[in-house]
Amino acid sequence: MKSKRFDTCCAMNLKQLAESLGLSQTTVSRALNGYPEVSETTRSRVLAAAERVGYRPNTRAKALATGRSMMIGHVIHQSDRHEMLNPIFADFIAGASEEYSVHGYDIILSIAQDGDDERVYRDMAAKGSVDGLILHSPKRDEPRIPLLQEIGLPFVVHGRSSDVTSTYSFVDVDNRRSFQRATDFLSDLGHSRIALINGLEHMDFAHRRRRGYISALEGRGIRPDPALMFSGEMTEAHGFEATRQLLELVHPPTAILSASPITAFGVRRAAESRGLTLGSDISVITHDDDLSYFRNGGDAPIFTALRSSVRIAGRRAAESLIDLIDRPGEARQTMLETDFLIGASTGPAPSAPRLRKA
Amino acid sequence: MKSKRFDTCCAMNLKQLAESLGLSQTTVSRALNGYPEVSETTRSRVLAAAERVGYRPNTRAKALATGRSMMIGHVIHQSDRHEMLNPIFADFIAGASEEYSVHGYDIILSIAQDGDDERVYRDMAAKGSVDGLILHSPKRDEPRIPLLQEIGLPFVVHGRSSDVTSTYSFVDVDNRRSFQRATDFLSDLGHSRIALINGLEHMDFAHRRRRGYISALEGRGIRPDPALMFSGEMTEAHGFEATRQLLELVHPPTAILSASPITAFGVRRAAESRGLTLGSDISVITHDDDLSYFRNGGDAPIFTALRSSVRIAGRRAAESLIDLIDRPGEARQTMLETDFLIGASTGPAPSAPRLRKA
DNA sequence: AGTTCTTACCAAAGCGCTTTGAATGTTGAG
DNA sequence: CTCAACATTCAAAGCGCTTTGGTAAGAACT
Repeated sequence: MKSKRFDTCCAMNLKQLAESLGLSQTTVSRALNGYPEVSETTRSRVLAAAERVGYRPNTRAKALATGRSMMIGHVIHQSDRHEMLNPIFADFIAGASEEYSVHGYDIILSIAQDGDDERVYRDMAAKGSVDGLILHSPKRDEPRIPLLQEIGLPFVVHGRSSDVTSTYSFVDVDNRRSFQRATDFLSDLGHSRIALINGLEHMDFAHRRRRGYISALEGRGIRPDPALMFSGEMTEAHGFEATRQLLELVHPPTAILSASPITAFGVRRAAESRGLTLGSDISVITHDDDLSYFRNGGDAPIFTALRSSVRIAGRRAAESLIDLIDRPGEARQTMLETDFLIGASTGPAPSAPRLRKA
Repeated sequence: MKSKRFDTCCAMNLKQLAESLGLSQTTVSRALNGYPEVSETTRSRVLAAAERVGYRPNTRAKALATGRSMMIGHVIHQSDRHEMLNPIFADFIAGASEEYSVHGYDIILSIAQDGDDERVYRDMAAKGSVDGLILHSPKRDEPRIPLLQEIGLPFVVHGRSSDVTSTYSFVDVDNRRSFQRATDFLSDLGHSRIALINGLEHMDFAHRRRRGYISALEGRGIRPDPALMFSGEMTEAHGFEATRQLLELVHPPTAILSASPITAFGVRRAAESRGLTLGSDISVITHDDDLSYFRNGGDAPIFTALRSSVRIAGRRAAESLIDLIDRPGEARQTMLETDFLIGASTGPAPSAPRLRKA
């Protein structure tokens, strides 16, 4: 079997291109890659010919020769097929990809099943399939961080990991401050019973949000009430169910902090099904990752929201990673600001909470 | 610069492994790849040693030598940064990935900007970076299909393209029949003014759904009313706005068909803000891709829905593609069934539509 | 005893590229 | 006119793997 399964020669290769020009491979390669030791006349001849025949160097060969794969790995974890697949991911990738493409990188996507984690990362390193990677959805104590440091592959974390003490590169939003601010805002409006419908709190971002919420309450001398704190997957159903339970309390909250716009839709549904109006009977603030397919209204936001674009986070993470690959060294750490958008879903605390109207 | 930017030798390579065993590269390679011309004793020695040192063949080298990259390309298109990034994608990929990993394939993800399409595909082919690819979100007349056929790269379409006459591989849901069935179901319940809040109709799936809707109406002798047909991005806001307009009609619909659960949430919000109850005052059926992060209720679905798991579609597409790469030949075409789940959002047409209650 | 088959291994070529080190022709200084 | 310096170009080695086309040793058959 002299010719491989496929004739690999469908597209012209360097050797053929060189022959067709009566030049050596060396010269053609140098001309294409912008090395100085090529005369300008030859270079333009080469470039023209390459353009004409649509020559693209074979990535695998190039990667093998240079030792760089020009690939970035994105590993997304999936505990089991019933747990939600992070919807954040699509937007993050879109942002990162803009940056990658400028620098000639491509994305390798890998879905790790539970327990598979370590193997996936070690394999990527050993097989040399990526030059660096992005670590998504860090937990409070994220074992993948020391793992990657040991392996020695450049990486940037989207988020942080509170219980990891070593220094690493990350791009994160100041979730703590953001939720503290939102809680303060509600307090200033006279709310004192403020509920939190959080994401899963083993995730670092959710843990930080809760800390922000609690420290704001404590700053006002309010004792956090466990009955007002929920934690779960950020689904519409979870927002609905938590709110339903909250509204059945003897002392229901007058304000709710929601971790995601999807959850917030559930909150609204529960509130409205009780005949409550958002912004007057009950106030709602949500975190909003500014997902492209789930916009919080148009120009006038439906929800008062802490907005931080995941897409921009993706781009910044990509920048840091590429920089880290090119110039290894100290960690690149980026904190992103959240915008605080005042929408129609918040207002002063009602003097006499109007509940169980229905 | 004799040693490349990075010492590539962090992980052991075949040569070193062979030396350490006192064997030739050939034998070790054969032992690892399960060729018969190796004695069982040697093979087990080799496997043990490989396991011990954590040997993983370098993908790039292997790809170069075999002519197969063991990569599948997923190109997702993005017209501009304001258009929504397909949320379907995450689930589809999760399904496909399960199949890929069994066969040793990895995913290369590429986001094509507008106008960039052709270049992205041609580049992938010329650079030899993938063995095949999945075509997402086909339009009614999808130019990428003839393009890929011309390029000669194996591909499977997720969906179909009505205006393309050539034969190609695909995995699709019978959208037409599905929406026809839903419309018939509503008719049987006595509804005659049935609205459609569809996706963007240059997308093939949306176009097919509309055809199903229309042919059901015509089968009942009902003339389709343009005032009852909406088309747009499948956002919550679109569902809300369309429903708001529908409910202001002189002859408002008594039932609504929605293209996505996200849209359906908007429909519900608009209906409920008018004081209408789903299932009694107005019926709603939605298509549901069974996205993991957006479940339609738990055991008892909120919406009556046409459910078809995108994740399963992903897996089937992956199967077809791998099969197509291994044994090129006639097209692999798969039609998936939708489940029709009866939820609480549908009921008999109200005899005297109860509208403008508020 | 010689011949053929098998079995178990190996050296070397090749995948398409980059990069080293050397060779050629051209120019300028001595 | 010679020699060094420079500008261009090239042949060949090497990246880590697979695969071809062997060889050597023993078993099996004449």
